[in-house]
Amino acid sequence: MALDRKDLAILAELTTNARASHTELANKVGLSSTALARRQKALEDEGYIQAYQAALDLAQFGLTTTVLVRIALESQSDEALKAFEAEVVKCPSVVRCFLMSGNDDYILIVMARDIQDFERIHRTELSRLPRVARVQSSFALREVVNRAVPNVVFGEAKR
Amino acid sequence: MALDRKDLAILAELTTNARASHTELANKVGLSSTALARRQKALEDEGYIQAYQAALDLAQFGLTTTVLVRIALESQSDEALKAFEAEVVKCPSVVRCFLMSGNDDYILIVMARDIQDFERIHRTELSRLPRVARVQSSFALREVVNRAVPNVVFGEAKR
DNA sequence: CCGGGATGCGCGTCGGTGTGCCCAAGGAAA
DNA sequence: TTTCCTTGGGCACACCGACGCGCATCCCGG
Repeated sequence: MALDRKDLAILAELTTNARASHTELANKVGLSSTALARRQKALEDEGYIQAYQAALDLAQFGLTTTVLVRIALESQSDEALKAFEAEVVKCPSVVRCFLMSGNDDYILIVMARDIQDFERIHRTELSRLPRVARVQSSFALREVVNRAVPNVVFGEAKR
Repeated sequence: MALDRKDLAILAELTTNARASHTELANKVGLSSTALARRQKALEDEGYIQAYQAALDLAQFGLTTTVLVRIALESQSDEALKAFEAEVVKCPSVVRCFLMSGNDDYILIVMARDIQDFERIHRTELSRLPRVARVQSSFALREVVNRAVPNVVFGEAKR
């Protein structure tokens, strides 16, 4: 299935207002509500839209500090990777974890209240991860860009 | 304002089904629809809920490759930072950009179709950024964890 | 000329939403 | 202890709008 400009406009709008009604969306895209309903349903059925989710303001929960953690394991054996990953998914402060190429084996993104809180996280969550050889943390001073979807997806539609 | 367990349950549910109706949510949380409507509106008004947004499946758009890019500038002057940031926000393949402490000045997360596509992005987007001294790219082999909200937020509610 | 795909219009039904009101629980003051 | 007040919850209702259907139309490609 190929997406035309209107499909992309629908997706762009839904990434902002997931609760918009059919008529509301139809006006913005330039379709009738029924045509829009069909397209939206098709986008859902074919998996372009994974879910509709509320975006929480983490700052309201005191989570103002983002930390990037680079982790190297003692061994890259399949067993070591599995053991590490099984535990890292349980860490409640971890929001993302990538298995990486290059020197570092894993890169985590961790949310903390502040630096002191990260010390606690480091002690109670990160240091308990198995098979870890080295942990290196960098603090994010500021977030310059934060998009759920790269603009390249909407490329043609923005015009 | 303090959030009790039911507020957290509402947020946890909305993080999954942003389009759930009042009655639907009320049943899951254990409230009447009117009580739930009040709480949900309060959560919105006080900024706990920033927005309702559709989550797109980037793999459906061919964006299966995640790249972490570490960038050091020639200078850390305020002017250099501003110049760099003004351009990086325009890069359509960049989804996140942090100003970092430590050796690297910025860390970007870039979405690409594949490695060849990243070469193109490197050429047409990244290499055109101003004041850049060094660019170092690492490919994500796999995404182990990807949460919008750290589980620590819902801590007590999960019981 | 014709047929498939997509669009737009109109309509009826259904469900959500918001309001008003009453009730229960908890805390404070007398 | 009693009384008052506040806070939050539930119930009922009515309104409004969304949703999904059927059908006619249009555009394009064959």
